[in-house]
Amino acid sequence: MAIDFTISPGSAAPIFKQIADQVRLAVSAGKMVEGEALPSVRALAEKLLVNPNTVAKAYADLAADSTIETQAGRGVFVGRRRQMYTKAERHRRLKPHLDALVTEGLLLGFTVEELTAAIAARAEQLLPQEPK
Amino acid sequence: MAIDFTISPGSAAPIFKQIADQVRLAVSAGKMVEGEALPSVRALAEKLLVNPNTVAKAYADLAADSTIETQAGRGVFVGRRRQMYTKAERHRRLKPHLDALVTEGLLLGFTVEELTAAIAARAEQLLPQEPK
Amino acid sequence: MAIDFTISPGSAAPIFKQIADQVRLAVSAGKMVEGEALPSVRALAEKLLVNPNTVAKAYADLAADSTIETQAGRGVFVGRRRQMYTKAERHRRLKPHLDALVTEGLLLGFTVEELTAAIAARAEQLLPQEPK
Amino acid sequence: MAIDFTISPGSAAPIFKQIADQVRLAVSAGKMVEGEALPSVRALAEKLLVNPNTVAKAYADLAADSTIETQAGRGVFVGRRRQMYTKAERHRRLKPHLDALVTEGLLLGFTVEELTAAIAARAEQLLPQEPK
DNA sequence: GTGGTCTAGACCACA
DNA sequence: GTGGTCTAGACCACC
Repeated sequence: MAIDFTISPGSAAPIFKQIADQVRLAVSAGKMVEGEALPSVRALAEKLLVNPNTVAKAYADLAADSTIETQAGRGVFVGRRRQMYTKAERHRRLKPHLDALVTEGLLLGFTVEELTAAIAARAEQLLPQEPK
Repeated sequence: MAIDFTISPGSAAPIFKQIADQVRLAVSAGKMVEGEALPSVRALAEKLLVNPNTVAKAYADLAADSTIETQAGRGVFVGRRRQMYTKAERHRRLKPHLDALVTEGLLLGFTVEELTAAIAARAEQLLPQEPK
Repeated sequence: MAIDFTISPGSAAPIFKQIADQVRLAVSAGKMVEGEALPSVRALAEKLLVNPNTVAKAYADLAADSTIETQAGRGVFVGRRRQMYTKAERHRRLKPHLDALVTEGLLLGFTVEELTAAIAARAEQLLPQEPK
Repeated sequence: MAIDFTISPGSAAPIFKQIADQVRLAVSAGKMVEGEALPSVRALAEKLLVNPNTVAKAYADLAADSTIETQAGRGVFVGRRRQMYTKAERHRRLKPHLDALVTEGLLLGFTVEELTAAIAARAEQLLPQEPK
């Protein structure tokens, strides 16, 4: 299934990260599977009305953590999902997001229980079919 | 009660935001009350070994949402007004962090249970004494 | 110890990779240690007579695998060396270099013994003081 | 003896080079001898499921260093000349791959013994019967 | 057609 | 001052 890419130019997140995160979301949710093709750099740039370099940067970001694989002259494809990091590294990579959610959540007045419930709810929403 | 400010220069969050959020959290947790004085810009800058401009920016950020009030020549004090967000607004502000944590966590191979446990553990660190 | 950066514009390897690999070589050999500062993007670009974006790309490449850590507004520093990849992933990352060396080596007429000897010799040269 | 060509589209090496190197290795290993015929461009392209232009480029690459000779209208044959490099030249060409493997290997945490063992194992795969 | 590299130059956030 | 982002446009290798 193809992604319906959208960007919000006024957002705090940079455009290339918005694009990359939409791909990560789709892969994480199982909407895109291994080997599936992504739109070409130029095609996506044209659709989103951004510079091709910006899309290329998003794809480079995704290739850096093996979410996708680029084959020069052929295109861009979803990579194989694999456990590539050690346990310590996985926690280290999760921590910034954990910190951001907890500090923002507490500042907004959410309780710990509300936050954990929100996590569980969002995860259920993303993984209704429990992909392996 | 004064805040025991700490910053981590290697963190993803900019230093001025780390400072500002510690004040916001202390105020919303009741550790600091209306009218209480905060350290002066240069005193805090000296303690944290950061540029005074950075502390000034943190205070400006806090003054912008009325968490503190700067009284020229007298100092900086905790303000009266507490911003209240609607339920929808609170969730809208939380969502990007929620999505980032869940998608990144699932891609890293964490289970939903591990994520919720991590949230609870991190929140305990920030709110050790379960304030009301 | 600072690196004496040099680039060869006519080389097959792209400029940003030449820069990044010199840093990797220096870190791998223990010539640069954790926390040590690298030249600023602009300074290095001026020295090498290349576009600052090219140096920035080299630094982004190094930051992607945690060889360095960039702190916006402060500079670029050598990161902590750590075992971040699983055993399978480490082999997967080594394989392209392994394949390139073996195929090129055999095509050039080297024997397997000569290749292994060359590896051992080069490693000795890089690690005379056996850093931990 | 004909070559059993295989390509891996996901590899770092471009496809045309994978094809050319298999021919070079077969010739230098004595599996193919002077005057022996190679498959036609379109036959090989069909077998490997690649674009005929890609095979043509591989053959052009091989013809450029006289590994093969294309006789218009008759076909493609293993050439007479063998390029000989001086000792210095052979080492000069090997060095970049040697450096890449050693620095990357050491950064990934491999020992020198592991690297030499990996070299030997990989070479065995490419040269199973230890040709003279 | 595809992606990859590089330059030039602008603007922004952070310290 | 620092690094980060984005645009515009060029050139190249590969398929």
